[in-house]
Amino acid sequence: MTEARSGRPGPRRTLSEQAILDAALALLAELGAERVTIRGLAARVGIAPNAVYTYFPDKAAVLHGLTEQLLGRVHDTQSGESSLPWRDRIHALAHDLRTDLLAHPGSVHLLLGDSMDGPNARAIGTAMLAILADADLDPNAAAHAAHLLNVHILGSVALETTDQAVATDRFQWGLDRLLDGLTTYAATQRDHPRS
Amino acid sequence: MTEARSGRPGPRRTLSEQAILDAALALLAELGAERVTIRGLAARVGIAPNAVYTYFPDKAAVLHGLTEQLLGRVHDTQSGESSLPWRDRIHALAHDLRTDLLAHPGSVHLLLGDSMDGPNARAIGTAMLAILADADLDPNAAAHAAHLLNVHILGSVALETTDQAVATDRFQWGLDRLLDGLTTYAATQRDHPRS
DNA sequence: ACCTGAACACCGTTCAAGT
DNA sequence: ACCTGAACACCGTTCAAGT
Repeated sequence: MTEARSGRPGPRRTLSEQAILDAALALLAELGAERVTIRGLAARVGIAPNAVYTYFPDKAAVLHGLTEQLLGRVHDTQSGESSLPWRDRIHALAHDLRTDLLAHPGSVHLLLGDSMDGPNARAIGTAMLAILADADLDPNAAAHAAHLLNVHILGSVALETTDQAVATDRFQWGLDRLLDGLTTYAATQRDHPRS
Repeated sequence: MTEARSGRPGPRRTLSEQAILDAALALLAELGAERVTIRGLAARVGIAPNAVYTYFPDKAAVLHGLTEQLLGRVHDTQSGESSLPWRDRIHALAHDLRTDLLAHPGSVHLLLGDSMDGPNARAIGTAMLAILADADLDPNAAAHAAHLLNVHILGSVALETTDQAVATDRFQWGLDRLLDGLTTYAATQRDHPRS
């Protein structure tokens, strides 16, 4: 939305939107979500707080860009591996997403407070749909299933306690129940194609 | 934790913790979660902002009490109805919880930011476990299943968009896949009791 | 015990002004 | 276009003081 016009640079192009988002990601990783603030961001890149509004219309736009950064990392992590069965691929994708969210304290709440409609969010969504296409689900069910997986991943991380071991156990157990449910659905669809 | 000692009332017991929580709930229902603030609370009950700290140690404690209020409402809504099959009872409980959360804008994020270990939270948890006891799940699986349901309900509401119709559709579809997965698990447990 | 006024250390955001 | 200083309207929380 906020494109940097390079027709005339101004006094000196000291910064870019990307530089601010990099600072936001660093702030998030180092200090947690509640500390990524306009003023803290400005201080880190060396400008006055209100100068941030030259690059982004408001804080929500910055956070939207930040969640995109976050989701981009996940999408880079899991590229190929299309030879494995679909359940294993879902497991891998879910695990990657969860791990990345846990590495950035409070990032789940950032995602949950965001629209998550950026290009990287869509990329992950289509990656899920591509995997689910191998699960014998019709397009409508696949879309529902992709959303269901998002709910499980984000919801699990958001409800996570300090005990990492039992949290991981719960996450995997729930994911398997969920995938079992999808398998059951695919089977009934195969038997009764138009009910 | 913060008990009101009645050994000597002070100048005049003008307020109570409950009065503040009532104000918090009203503020939540009328203006949304981001507007339930210490200062707004104080203004509504007619005291100075810092006087709130006579009743609660900090804002987190107020929000904890508020989520308890919220969960108490749900628990009152669904009391009996133990004659129905367990799937229907889970459906009813999940529906009640979701409806109540949707009625209070932003309340999900309040719950997700809270420990949810108060008496009303536990009451809902044990209510879930009681229902799941009829689903042929061993105690460990039942505990996992209760958490899985919480993740689905809270996660679904947190990811909800403006389109109420498709949101409800997605919620119910996912819940059914999930319950199918639990049913499958119960069946395999019945066949292989100690694997 | 309960309440107040004043203050501290923060927020996001806007405005007028400079280059 | 990009940046600044100053200000506005907020926060949560603490402190000293009054009853």
